[in-house]
Amino acid sequence: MYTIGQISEMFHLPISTLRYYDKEGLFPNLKRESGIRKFTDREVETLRVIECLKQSGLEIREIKQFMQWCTEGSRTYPLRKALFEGRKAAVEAEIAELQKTLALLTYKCWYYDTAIQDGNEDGIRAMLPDHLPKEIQALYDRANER
Amino acid sequence: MYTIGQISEMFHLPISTLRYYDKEGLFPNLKRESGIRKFTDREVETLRVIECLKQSGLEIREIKQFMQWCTEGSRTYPLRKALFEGRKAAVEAEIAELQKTLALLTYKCWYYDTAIQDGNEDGIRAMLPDHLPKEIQALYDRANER
DNA sequence: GCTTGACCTAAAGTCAGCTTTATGTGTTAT
DNA sequence: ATAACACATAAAGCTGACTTTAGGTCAAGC
Repeated sequence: MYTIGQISEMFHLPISTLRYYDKEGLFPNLKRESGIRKFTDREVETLRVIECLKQSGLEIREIKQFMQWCTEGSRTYPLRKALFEGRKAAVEAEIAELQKTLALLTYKCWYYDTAIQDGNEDGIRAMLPDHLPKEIQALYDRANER
Repeated sequence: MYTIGQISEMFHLPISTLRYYDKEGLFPNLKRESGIRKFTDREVETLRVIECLKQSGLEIREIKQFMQWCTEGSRTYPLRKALFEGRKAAVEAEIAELQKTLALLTYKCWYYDTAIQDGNEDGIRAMLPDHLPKEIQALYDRANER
């Protein structure tokens, strides 16, 4: 069993955030002893899932909904599974987006590297939009894909 | 040359957002003809960079700062390069985080798949925390890494 | 016995990033 | 000429996710 302070350190989350999560109903099983929250390994696990779902782009009220389902037994298994499938697809899409972002960032790093060496952007501009060095061209095209 | 409406369609961004970006100084070269904004290919390119930097986690005011640097000639090349290097590192870190999130999501998909088949979570609980099927164990461990 | 520190609540405040509202201008179609 | 459109502004409003504030309880150490 853990106090809110211990959980705060464990997850590097402010105490106020944990209380806010509790207020929002994200810990449906959280018990108290004379008013004081008692976190168990179950809440530690819950918090891991909260962080995961948050990172996946889910809103607090949707996470609450999921936690609610978890208290409703086996008939909500399909709902819960569908939620995770959906989040999985969303995160895969997000990663794909970020790879494209990364291509443009990498291109821009080369761009300014070159500009610093040349003292200006003229040489690069002369190569745009499709006579860049092979590797760089690939990044540039990938970033401007749609 | 494009009107704000054309740019809005091109980027699937509301007109209000484009006006907001302009108000925030994100288009330092944007010209007007009798009050009406005239977007050129330069602004199209700027908008691509805005979207990229936004996806990388940069705030509007930092993007504005970057756009300011772009108007200040070659002496800001090093600043601009450092910005992109930093954003590149941030996006790489973000992708790594999302891969971990993805591992937990994939694990949870298996979890509910199994729970649906079994009609309960007992079988899975008996395997936790380190007697899961090999592939699944790898996902689980990866997700709970720190 | 009194201060310190960790816990508690309810309610108000903050912040970024838009979005909406209210109002107005200028060109094009009927 | 009048309605419909696409543009414009300034200012207020919205949303989600916290965070801060103001006030209180309770156990432990000096």
